[in-house]
Amino acid sequence: MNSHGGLEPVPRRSTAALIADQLRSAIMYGHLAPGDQLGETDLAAQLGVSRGPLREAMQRLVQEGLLRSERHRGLFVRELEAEDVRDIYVARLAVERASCELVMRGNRGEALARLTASLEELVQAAETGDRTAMSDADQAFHQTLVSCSGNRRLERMAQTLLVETRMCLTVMQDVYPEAAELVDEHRKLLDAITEGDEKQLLNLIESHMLDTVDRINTTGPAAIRRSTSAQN
Amino acid sequence: MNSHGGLEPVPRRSTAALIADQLRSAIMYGHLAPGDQLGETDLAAQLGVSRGPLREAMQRLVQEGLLRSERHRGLFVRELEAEDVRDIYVARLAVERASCELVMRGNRGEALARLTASLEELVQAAETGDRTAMSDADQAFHQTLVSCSGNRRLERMAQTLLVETRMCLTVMQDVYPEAAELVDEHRKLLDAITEGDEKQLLNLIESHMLDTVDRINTTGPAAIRRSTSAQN
Amino acid sequence: MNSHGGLEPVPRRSTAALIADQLRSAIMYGHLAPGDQLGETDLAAQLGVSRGPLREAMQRLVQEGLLRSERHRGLFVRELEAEDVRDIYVARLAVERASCELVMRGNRGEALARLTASLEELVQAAETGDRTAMSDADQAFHQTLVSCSGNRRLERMAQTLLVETRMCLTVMQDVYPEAAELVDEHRKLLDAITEGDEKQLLNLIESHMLDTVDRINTTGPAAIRRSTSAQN
Amino acid sequence: MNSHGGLEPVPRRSTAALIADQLRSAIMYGHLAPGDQLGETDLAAQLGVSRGPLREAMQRLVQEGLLRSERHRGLFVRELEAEDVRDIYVARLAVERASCELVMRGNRGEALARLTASLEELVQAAETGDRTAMSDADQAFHQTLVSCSGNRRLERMAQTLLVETRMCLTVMQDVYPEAAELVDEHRKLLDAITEGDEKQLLNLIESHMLDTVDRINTTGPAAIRRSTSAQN
DNA sequence: GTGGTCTAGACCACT
DNA sequence: GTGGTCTAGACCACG
Repeated sequence: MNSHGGLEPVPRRSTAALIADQLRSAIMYGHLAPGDQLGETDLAAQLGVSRGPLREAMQRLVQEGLLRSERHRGLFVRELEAEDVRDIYVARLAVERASCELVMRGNRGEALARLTASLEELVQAAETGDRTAMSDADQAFHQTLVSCSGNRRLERMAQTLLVETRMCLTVMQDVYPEAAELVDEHRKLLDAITEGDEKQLLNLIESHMLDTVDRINTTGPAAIRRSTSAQN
Repeated sequence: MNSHGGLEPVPRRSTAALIADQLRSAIMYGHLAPGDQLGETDLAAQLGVSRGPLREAMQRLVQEGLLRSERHRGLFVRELEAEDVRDIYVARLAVERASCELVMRGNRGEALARLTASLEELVQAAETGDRTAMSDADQAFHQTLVSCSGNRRLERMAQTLLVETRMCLTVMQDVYPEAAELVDEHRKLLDAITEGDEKQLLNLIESHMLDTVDRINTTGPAAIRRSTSAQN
Repeated sequence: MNSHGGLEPVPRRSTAALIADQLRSAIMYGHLAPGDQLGETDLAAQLGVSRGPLREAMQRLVQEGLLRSERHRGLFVRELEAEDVRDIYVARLAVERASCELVMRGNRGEALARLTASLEELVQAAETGDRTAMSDADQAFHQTLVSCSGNRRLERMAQTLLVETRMCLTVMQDVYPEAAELVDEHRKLLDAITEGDEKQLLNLIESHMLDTVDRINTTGPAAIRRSTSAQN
Repeated sequence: MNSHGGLEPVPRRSTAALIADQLRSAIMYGHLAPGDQLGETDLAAQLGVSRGPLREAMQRLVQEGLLRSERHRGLFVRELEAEDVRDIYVARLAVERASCELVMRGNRGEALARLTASLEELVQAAETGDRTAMSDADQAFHQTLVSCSGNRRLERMAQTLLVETRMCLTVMQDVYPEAAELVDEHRKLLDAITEGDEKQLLNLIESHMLDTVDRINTTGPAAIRRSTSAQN
């Protein structure tokens, strides 16, 4: 915090980075829906920037895979097929599994502190019943988990994957688990970290990811689920 | 909030404004103490900016009166005399009294909502006993009050005055009221707004300001207190 | 006065402060009109200074609120909406009301002497019929009034507000009162101070401010006027 | 292949994407070395494009983390610390481990065919002793491995990580293994896939990654290695 | 292409 | 030596 710690460098991010954040946010919350075209004139006006930095920001999202570029047609929000949903969760599993391993062998204390706070947010969101707040807290929990790994590259990968996860959830809201279950699953993850039970933690994170895939698509992903579980 | 509201213009403040905020904060929390010289080379390095924008930011604070300029010597954090303390609170009284009047005749509903939230923060801070948090909440309450007036000029004046108030408090910590009393005084202010009792509100805000002056300096300010009270 | 030969310290104010004064003057007299962009290259050439100090001076005016900064676009003279006019006069009322109170309980003798001189200037200006001279004298009267309060912070606030007042007047010249009325209103203020009638003084200063608002905007502000008057 | 005469859609990728490829290549081969500044005027001239698309391409690489942006200074090739090297290999391990799992449970036949071809390239490069060719073949092998997973997101992550791996190797050439060892390690990976021994494959890929980290930094990472191995 | 913004480096004045 | 001042040059954004 700057509030009590004295003088810190002023945080100055480039305009393109700020715009990219705005766009990522808009995609995440479904304000820009899959398939939507991003008209640069309109967007530039809405964001209060000129087209140059806007185009640069959009290229960032193209690189991330959140936007799709059609030459001489424009840029569109990427549409997710069933196959993508599976890919996303499998990739998340890879990233978060590695993060879990690093957390268990790294600064577990810091992780516990930060994740306990994140869980608290999730509990509060669950109490209000606000689905968006719950999703926000869910996402924040996982972002914190990966952040605790201390591996910047895993963090960057997770950022994009979590936005894509939100895109899935926004479209198919019925697959989102009940509040109680959501809190419970995350609490179990935190418990495993507390107890230092790495094997248990890895099993839980795997279930956490693959159960969702199952919930969304009951054919095929089941196979993935079974075989992947077999590895332990 | 950007979180749920779709696309908003990206907030892009000038570097000088950001630096000014940092410096104001540092002065407010006493990290830059009254009388300290602001070496531009060091500061620029600490803040990660070059001397140009830093100098521009410092000129902003000179204009505000938080810094004092000595030609060819440098810039120093303004030192507050006893006289200044009285001036600050009298000026705050002028600003906040006007704000109170505007609030009572303006959108009282919005004011009630925002101030209730601010009071809640103050209560929580009081519970923890964290003096800095209490001061933060105290300051935020008054900033909100003036903000509810809808008068930008009063807001700008209040900003500087509140920073100066913090400088006073940082130096003379013993004059700060007990947690219970602090909460109580603010709750009374809120009550008066709730009940629409303007006369009562003005009396309270006046006591709130002048009591502090009395607490700091028991001679002279008493006279101010008495005569000013006589106006109603 | 310095002219009688006594050696006084050279008033070596910083270059930025001198430039800021020049700019403030130019804005006040409408030489730099609301909405005008301040091209730094041109201005630097005209003022015979380099861009560095000029930029520092301009940041002072940004802090005062006389200039508006658009990132990567430049600095512009602030444009005043009808809302701003009301805000300015309400803020002036807050500052001058507090000043009046301090004057009545402070060194009333000095105030009488200085304000009598100021009134004399106003009378002379009124006789010539020079509107600019009248505005200058009007402004000087109020600056003196606040200065007599002995409160530096009120003085600083008043300085900016008076410049903004001039901006209003420059734009809408037709609202400025007749010479006779102008002199009369100020004479009444002085009379109330002479007689030590604080209540009367406060009523007069309030009318003095709010009548102008009414004159500029006859719809809505009337309501403000009425309700505000009700406070006494 | 396209050479047999069938008409295929022209791969009309956007200009920004093509430029990004060029830049990525230049960074990978060390033509643009870590710490180098990318002057946009010069680069635009060298690449025969205008600054617009070039800037868009560079923003893609910023997003990937290959470039670092310093506001109002320019863009620089990211410099890799020892910490980064470890992060890169740990992240690669996460991605390639997941890919291995998917390959073993997916179309193993196609993987075998493609990886056998890749290994052959590596053998030939080893025979010539050309270090660049060896690195190219090494990289291609792993790219193929991840590609066989059929997970686009893992592929995208791997792309950046492999470029970063090359940056490491370009800087510290002495850590690169002997030709014979390099071929041997990859042949063992292929063997494990042929035999369908998933457990063995995962052990091998883990050693493949972490041995390199050990080779680069012999202190500390050893601990990482040991504990990570403990997971199986 | 123009102009705003920031950085870097040099010179001068004061302590 | 340090701060005050100015110039040169590059990046950044807008039209």
